[in-house]
Amino acid sequence: MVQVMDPARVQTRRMEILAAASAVFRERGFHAAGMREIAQRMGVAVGKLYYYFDSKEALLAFCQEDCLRRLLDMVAQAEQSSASPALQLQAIVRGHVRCLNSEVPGSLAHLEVESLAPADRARIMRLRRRYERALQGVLERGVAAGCLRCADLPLATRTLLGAMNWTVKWWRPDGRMGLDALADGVVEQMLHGLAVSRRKGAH
Amino acid sequence: MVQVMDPARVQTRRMEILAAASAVFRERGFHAAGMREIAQRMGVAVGKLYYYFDSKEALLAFCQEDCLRRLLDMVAQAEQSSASPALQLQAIVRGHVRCLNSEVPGSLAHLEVESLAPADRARIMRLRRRYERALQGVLERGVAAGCLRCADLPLATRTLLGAMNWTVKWWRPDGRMGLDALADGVVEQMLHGLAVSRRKGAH
DNA sequence: CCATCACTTGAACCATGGTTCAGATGATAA
DNA sequence: TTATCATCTGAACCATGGTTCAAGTGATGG
Repeated sequence: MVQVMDPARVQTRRMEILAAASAVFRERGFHAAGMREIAQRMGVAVGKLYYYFDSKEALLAFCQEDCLRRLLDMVAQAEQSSASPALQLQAIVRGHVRCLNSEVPGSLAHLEVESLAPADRARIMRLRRRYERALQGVLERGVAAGCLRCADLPLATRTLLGAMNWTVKWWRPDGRMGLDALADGVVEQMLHGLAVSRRKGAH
Repeated sequence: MVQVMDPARVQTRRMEILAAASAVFRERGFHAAGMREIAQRMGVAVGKLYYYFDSKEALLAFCQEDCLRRLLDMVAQAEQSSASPALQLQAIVRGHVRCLNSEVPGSLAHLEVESLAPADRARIMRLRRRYERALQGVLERGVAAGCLRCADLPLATRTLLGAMNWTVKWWRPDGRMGLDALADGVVEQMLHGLAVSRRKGAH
């Protein structure tokens, strides 16, 4: 062994590739993105990508996994804070839209699950469910604490997820509002709703 | 002219193709869907698809356009009813999730805009914006009428759109809830929110 | 009948783009 | 200096799948 197979160095290379891939995936969409284009963006040859990843699908899987772990870390951190559930929710929504929309590697990960190889899909879906459950747990504790209410917890979770995930389809960095303002607006709407009248069955 | 080029017949054929294409697009996603598979689903040859459509992209464009026109009709109908804005909103959400999730042709249209040919994209985007504006108009009139409130109209519209569009990612016909129940749940949450406490700046 | 033409067929064509691999590079230990 | 091995290169390979088109079918008007 003349040269070390430094795992840290490998990890670094993988993250660099991830960053470029993530950017191209975001701009072109997964299918339209080409391996050549990702390589070109980094100023390297295509072969390098295949030295660190088995396939394009593996690259996508790594991309999604990284993002989901980031999200899970974020929600865990929010959970263990002493803030009220409503404030925890705000922190989570901020973290979520930032994670999906910022330039950092791993964004856009949620979408495009269909394109994953079956082998990876199971693992990703498990992480995804874990994140959704965590999110639902925050709502649930809010209800238990008496400061939130909702008739259908899973539905509420998915509605929230939809609102957050959809932002990647329209939000642009050069738009009129920043990510935090966006997140705060979503939270405000989600918490207090659009109706002026008192809610009907407020038992 | 020995045989008539019956426009109605042509339209029928196009709609039949649309139905099959829409189904396959939904199951596999646009890129993974193959023209051969669409043809096979109908029990015809691939060539037939190209007799009625210029390309796969044109097929997608037709698919999206059909769905958007359906949505626009639906929202127009809701608008000219004498129901309260809140009830109009309910009707629209019901119509929207039904349109996106039911088996009828044209569903799943909103997503995959990236895959459109530039020529079609402009037309589709125009329809899309028109629909979003119509939706926003309903909210706006609700605010004007004093039964709705919202700090950021465009943001509210997009949040709602996100919640509705996201349903195609998780709702399944064999699940526990029907489409109308789903829609009603979304409306309830959107109108009255998740918070128990009085809203803060309720001027 | 026959000619015409809308409509349909499906095998063949071909561009795209993911993937491979034989060879170059260069750092390190001996 | 030299051998070795991780790392990287990029041209070539090849499967996939959108697209074409020459030929078939059958209804219709003459």
